[in-house]
Parts: sequence; structure tokens; C-alpha cells
Amino acid sequence: MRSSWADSVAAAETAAAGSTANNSSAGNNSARTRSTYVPPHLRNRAPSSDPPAPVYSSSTSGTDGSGYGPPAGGNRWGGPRNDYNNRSGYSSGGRGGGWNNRTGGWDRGREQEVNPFAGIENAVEEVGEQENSGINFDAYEDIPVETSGDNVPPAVNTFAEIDLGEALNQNIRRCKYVKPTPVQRHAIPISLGGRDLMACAQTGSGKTAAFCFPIISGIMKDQAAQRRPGWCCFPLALILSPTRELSMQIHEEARKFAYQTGVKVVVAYGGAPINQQLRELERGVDILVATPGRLVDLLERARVSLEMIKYLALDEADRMLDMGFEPQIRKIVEQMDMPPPGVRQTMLFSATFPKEIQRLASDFLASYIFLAVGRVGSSTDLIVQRVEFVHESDKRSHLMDLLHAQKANGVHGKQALTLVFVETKKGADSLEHWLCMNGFPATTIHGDRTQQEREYALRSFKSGNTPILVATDVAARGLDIPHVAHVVNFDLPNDIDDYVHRIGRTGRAGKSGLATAFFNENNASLARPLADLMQESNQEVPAWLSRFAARSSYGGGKNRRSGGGRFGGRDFRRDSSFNRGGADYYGGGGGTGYGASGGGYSGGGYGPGVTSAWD
DNA sequence: AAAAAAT
Repeated sequence: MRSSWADSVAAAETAAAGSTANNSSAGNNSARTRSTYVPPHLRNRAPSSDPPAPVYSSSTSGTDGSGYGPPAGGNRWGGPRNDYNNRSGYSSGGRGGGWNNRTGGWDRGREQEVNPFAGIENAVEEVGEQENSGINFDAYEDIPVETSGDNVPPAVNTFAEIDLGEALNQNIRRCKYVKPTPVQRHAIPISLGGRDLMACAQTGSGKTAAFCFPIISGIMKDQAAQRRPGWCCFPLALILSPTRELSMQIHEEARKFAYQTGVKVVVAYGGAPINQQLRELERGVDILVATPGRLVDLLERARVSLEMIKYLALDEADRMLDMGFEPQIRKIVEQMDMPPPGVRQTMLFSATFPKEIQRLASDFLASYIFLAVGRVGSSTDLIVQRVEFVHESDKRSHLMDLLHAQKANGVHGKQALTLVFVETKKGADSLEHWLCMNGFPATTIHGDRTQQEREYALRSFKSGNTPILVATDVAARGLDIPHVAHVVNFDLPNDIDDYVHRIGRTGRAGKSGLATAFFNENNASLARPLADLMQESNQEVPAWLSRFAARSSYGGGKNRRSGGGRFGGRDFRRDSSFNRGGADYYGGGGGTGYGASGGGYSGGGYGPGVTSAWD
């Protein structure tokens, strides 16, 4: 009988093609396989009927971005697609196509790419500040950078020096990026040169663009991409990140960078209905941004194949390992169908570079270049750090005092955005409740809230509706919330790196910020690293904290800063213990001006004695 | 000890 699954799929294809493709340029379309998705390298023929969004003159560049979107009825479902992109949380676009067939005209109009830049101008107006996406480059000028490895491509000083293609350049202008940040200046040439990269850099340093630009540019130039029939989709690039919010954020940024390049970016994470994500994937995907759990799910369902992956980026790798994602990550990278290191191009980003990440680097990367970018704020004083001794029982009233004071000097009578970190989810809820009871509009974000609640809280905070956000560590890393004026460590974390990440939520993009920590006897183990860190960043260290630090046991393992100084880590391949018998990872004396950096360096890798070329 | 992440 003729009713196999494949046949019914084929039948559905035909039907769908017939129903959606009966106007304009459908002619050469009908023979296409199940998806009418057009791979990037075929997209540069001008779309005959649907002009892509506004005022974009495609001009030069052979691989220009003018041709986004399939020529006709890109979606075989003809289904509602308008909501998928703007992920507003409550997208109503749930059910299948049906009704949409009646409104073909409307639907076709929506085929054009949603302009990710829409509304940006307004946002700037609202805040009344000179720039929003820009970065205070002077503050970045003196951030130390280290590279090592074989034949490191020279850094660039301007975007113009890099051949990213006109479409991408246009988006860079739209983003108002004037000048590359240090991590971008180094990482982009490395990636464009086809090299693997291990980068120690924090979010806020321009990382996302650093890995997105080469990926997008590479995909645009790629001639090998091809579509295959079936339910499975074949992304060309994969970006993994630890939290849902971070994935969403990367997706949003990547969409801006890829606007009108024809490169399609899709995000997949847990906590949201998978069907929507599946439909989005079916419409075609070049760059997949995902959290590990949801991706494993998709792989097991065979809805995504990694066979075509050319670019792999792991963001916040140390964080992912901390969260126990190593098995999932190894499964994704090593045990599915992803091309091996050397065939694909891999970029590993991590704020720190401990042993586990070094192992990951050895396993995932091929003759990579190591790049360490100093901590943002490490050599400047963008973030004013204050530590106050507050007993547990006094914390709430103390916080209240801070908030009142802040309200008093608030701009335009508006409460400045304040991010309050607490240790537990329960603690977050109860503090939020207490704040609200006391007249401070607050909301909270933590792992016990539904994804909808989390997204709503984040929006409400960003918009200033609830200018106080009480958060657990889910919000500590990577989230880019503009205009956070004050970070309060209501409960200090146990790990100094977490502290660094938390305070990094303010003072973003070169703006100044304030970070206040409530310290008491429960935080004794943090005293020394905290005092060290503050000293390092030219902050005033209270005498009582120094006393605490002196008292706390010496050399406590985990809390010792791993890289020493301003970097999150150093290239462990320099360790003599690692370069067994001359067959080291460096071909020739390569490297950079990093001469054997006069001693101080205790072979075992990573002791406090490590010095860098800048020390 | 807690948090995060697939259902």
C-alpha cells in the first residue's frame, strides 16, 4: 500500500506547495524538496517580488545581503510566522496553518524579515542618553590582551580593515559600533583566518559580535551549503550557552548582525513549548543558538543534525561546566554527527581557564590560538565597589536605606535600575515580596519561576516598571541589561568569580556603575579574594575587610584567583609539564611578545605566582 | 548549600 510515512509526507509536500506557491515566482519552485528554504549562497539573486525590508541598498559585495528569503511562499505550512521572531513570550501563533490559507496576501507580506533594529531609536530617546549600543572605547583602550599560539593573525584596529562583506558592515553601522573592542580586534581576524580559538573573556567585552561576525561572514561565503529533504534540519553553525536568557540574548544580537544577509538565526531552549521552535527550525536555520538540554532533546528526536556544522561556538564554557553540562556538551560535540575538530571551526569562550576547560580545549579544538582579554574594569575604575559589614538580621533595613538614598538622588524622580543578588530562590521571593510591601516596585528572576515569568520580569525591569530586580545567580553571567546603575550583593557568593560576574552587570558598555556588597562573618572565605580583587581594581579596601582577609586561612583553593592578575587564565600549553618532549603545540617559537616572563611561574599551572606579560 | 538545565 502506498501509505508509508514517507509517502504521506511527500503528499503533504505537494499539497502544501500547491496551496502556497500559486502566485508570482512559483515557477521554478515546484520541484524543490520539502523546504523552500534557500541556502545562503543561492540567495543573492534578487528576490523578484518581495522586496526585503526598508532602505537597504545592496550594492557591492558579491555575497551581498539583498536576497533574503525564499522567492515564494517560503513556508510550506503557509502558517502564521509573524510571532516566532519576536519571541514576546505569549506568542499566539501556536496552531498550525489552516486559517492562514485564507489570507495569503497578508501572509506573504510577512515573509520579509522582521527588522531587529526597529524601535532602537525610541529606546535611546527614552533614556535620553547619547548612545546605547556603543561602548565607551576609551575605557577599553588599555585593557590588556594576550595571545599565544602558532602564527597568530595580527589584530585589526577598525572594522573597515576586515572583509566582512557589505551587508554585515551595514549592520555594524546600524548597531552603531564604531570601533572593535579588544576581544573583537583579535578574535575576528583569528576566526576569519579559519583558526580555532580559545578565548578568556567576559561578557560585556563584545564577545557575541566577536564570534558572530566571522560565522555570519563565513556562511555568506560558503558555497558548499545545501539543503536536504526531510524533517531534520542542518544548521551550519551552533552556538551553545548556559542559560535560556543568555541564549535569547545571543539570538537577538545575532539577528541584528545577520539582518538582510540571508543568514537565518534560530534559537532553541527549554521552558518554552518545543513545537514553536520546531516549526521555526523547519523553516530553515543557518545558525542555531541553543542551551544544551534542549539541543540534546532535538538531536534525540532527530530534528536537528549537526552533520553540516562548520562553526561551533561555546559561550561561557566555564559556567556550563559549573552547571554540570559537560556530559551534554560532550554528547553534542563528540557523540553525535558533528564534524571533528579541524574539519569544523571551533571557538571556546570562558571567563576562567581552569583544568576542566583546558581539557575541553584540548578535546574540542585543533591547533588553536589562545586569547586572554583582561577583565573589563580591571584597569579602569568604571565600577565603584563598596563593601559594608552588615549582619544577616540587618540586611533588609540596610537595603532599604540604600534604596531610599538612591531614590533621593534619582534622575527625573525615577528609581535607577538596581539589581539585587541573593543566594536562594526562596530568599529572592521573600525579599521581592518585602520590597513590594514597603513601596519599592520589585520583581524577581530565578530558576523556580516559569520561563514566561522570567522573561516578563526581565522586561519589566529593563523598562523601569519594576526598577528593582531580585535575582539568583541565573542572572549573574552574561545578561546584558543596559543602564543598571547599582548592583547589590545582598548575599555574597562563595566564589569570587561569581562576584566578578555579578558586579559586571553594571558599568556596562563603558558606563560607570556602583556595586555594594553586604559582608558578614558568613562570608569569611571570600574576604581575601575580595580584598585582593578590590585592591587590584584600585578600590578602597576597608580596614576591617583587610583584617578579615588576613585572618582567613592562607591559599584557600577554589577562591584563589585562577589566572592571577587581570586575566581569567593563561595558555596552559606554555607549561613545561604540558609540552612533553618537545612535541609541543607550538610549531616554532611562535607566540607573541611573551618571552619566558621571568620566573614567578610555578610549573603546575596556575598557582598564585603566575604572572603575565603585563605585570 | 544552591543554582541552572529537557520533559
